[in-house]
Amino acid sequence: MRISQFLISTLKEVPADAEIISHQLMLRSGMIRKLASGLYTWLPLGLRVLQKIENIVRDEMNKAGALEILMPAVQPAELWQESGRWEQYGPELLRISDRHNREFCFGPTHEEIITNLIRHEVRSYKQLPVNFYQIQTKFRDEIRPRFGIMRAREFLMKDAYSFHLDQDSLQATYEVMYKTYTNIFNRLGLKFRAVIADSGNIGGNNSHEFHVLADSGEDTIAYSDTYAANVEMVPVLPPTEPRPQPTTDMTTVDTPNQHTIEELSQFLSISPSKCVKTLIVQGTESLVALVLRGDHTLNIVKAGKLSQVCSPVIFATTEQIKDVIGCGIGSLGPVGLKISVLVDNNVGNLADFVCGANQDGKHLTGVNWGRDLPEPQLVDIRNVEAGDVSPDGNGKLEIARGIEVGHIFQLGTKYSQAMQATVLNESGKNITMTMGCYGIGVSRLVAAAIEQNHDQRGIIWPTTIAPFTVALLPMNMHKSQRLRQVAEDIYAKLLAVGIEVLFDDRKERPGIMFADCELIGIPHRLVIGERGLDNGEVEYKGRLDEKAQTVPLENVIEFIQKVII
RNA sequence: CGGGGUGUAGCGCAGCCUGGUAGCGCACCACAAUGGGGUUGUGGUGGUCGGAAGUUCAAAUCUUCUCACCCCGACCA
Repeated sequence: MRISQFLISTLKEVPADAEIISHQLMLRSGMIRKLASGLYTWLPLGLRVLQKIENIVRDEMNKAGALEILMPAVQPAELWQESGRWEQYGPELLRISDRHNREFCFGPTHEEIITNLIRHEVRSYKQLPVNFYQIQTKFRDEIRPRFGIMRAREFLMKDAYSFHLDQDSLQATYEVMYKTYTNIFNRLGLKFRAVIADSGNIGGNNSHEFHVLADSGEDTIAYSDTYAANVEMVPVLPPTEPRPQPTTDMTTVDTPNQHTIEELSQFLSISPSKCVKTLIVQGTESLVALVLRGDHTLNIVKAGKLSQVCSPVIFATTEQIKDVIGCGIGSLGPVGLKISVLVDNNVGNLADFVCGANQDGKHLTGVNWGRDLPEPQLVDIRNVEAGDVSPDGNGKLEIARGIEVGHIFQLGTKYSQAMQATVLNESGKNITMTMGCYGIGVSRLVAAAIEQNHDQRGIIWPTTIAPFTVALLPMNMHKSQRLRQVAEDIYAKLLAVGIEVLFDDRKERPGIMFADCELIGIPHRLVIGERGLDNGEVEYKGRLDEKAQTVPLENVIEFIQKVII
């Protein structure tokens, strides 16, 4: 491609609303432009990357025996009503009506549509198992789209759905998909990790997420040598050591204006781990108090799974707390509470701890279970932390940030049952099909790849998804007929051997060419200059190389062919 | 949804408090010099100052309403 016939619109300055590096670089390199909140246009450069990723995904899915289809983005409400999700899904589902006032939605996912298709198309167990996928635009009306393409409202997703006679067959396909995803992310050149995951509102049981590792990731994952899971899923093993004996009496102390654990622990000169915090949430009947150690944090997903607690977790308002308990937030504690109190395992073995007195400006010290308040009802509601024992009992956990780019689920019969998707088995009996589903955030992968591969100068594309493989930069071509001829010759030869070249035939100064080339992140760079030509040489530099090297003019094509592998 | 903030040229911003001909840098166009790391000079193109209503002789500036976008949002108990 000649730049003169392409669109390279790079920016020197960072647009003010871009926070994370991938968003900044995608705007600066001219890959995307924003249309409205969470809606982006892909410019030619960005689209090339997106399509490369798409093609790798497609290739691996095909290899795994999945069949590509394409379903409508707009879906009739009836199918969602049939599965029950028209009510459940909430405001993230973009609902629209047509001219006859028939209700539709713009699909955030396609379980209903595929299940409807398969229940009509597949009648016999002999046709199973099947696995269909599509690469298609989804819309989810996020509360707060951010980070550019990373969390957009409209995005490109690969979604696959498999249908089976039984769980064993599903398990087999699930494992094939796990392996396929591993192959895909390896081919994309990304550092990633598969983790045990919560299945959220898609439904089903067994589930893994695939995370690209990056500090800017919105998810936290915990892992050891033999275990990896999304933090929201990780159980904390109960403490093994027994609770110490009380050594002091319970005392009420004045703690004016001490609201946070940090303030309180400094004010009383004690460790936050000796303080206890009490969070009030909506319960299924009345309010419920959740009690955690001061240095621990609440795991909302685990808390939401407790039978006494509303799911998803809703925190009580300041007014509710005032009404029911009679004090402001910042002075709450489990002693003498009239509502249900659920206590994290790690608080259960504290002695002589500090907590709010349920009176403004007062806290209690020297509090002990079984003496000052009843023995606690113990639950597991805190987030794991680095250094905690792995749930499989094998070593200690480490914590990392990740960007969720893939998610595989075993759905079971959630949709097939609701929508009566059955086949006849060998003995002529109707069997509800068992389903799996498998998603990859194709557009998100573009941003994730940049988060993991960039430097001060710009993007560093993994070779397999780079928009171009080689940049050809002639220095001051307009001034030298000889140089022009050599450049045109190399360009034609590289094209002839099937290499994607970006030929900078603009009348720009070298500095601009170098800067653009590095910002755009093209992995290999050839520079042609008068000086080199005098010696029959051109210059090569890989995007990650410290220094350039010279290559004899006659060997350039062979050299590039070797180096790009 | 709640809180905070921002809307002035494609991008980054100043001007607003104290009303009086709409500015700067980058980008873009032309010419010239320069020519291996975002060069320099000269001259240009481009804006209903987010929108509406109001106050005023006069509104980017003051008032009210409205829209869009950005950030934060319950571990503070």
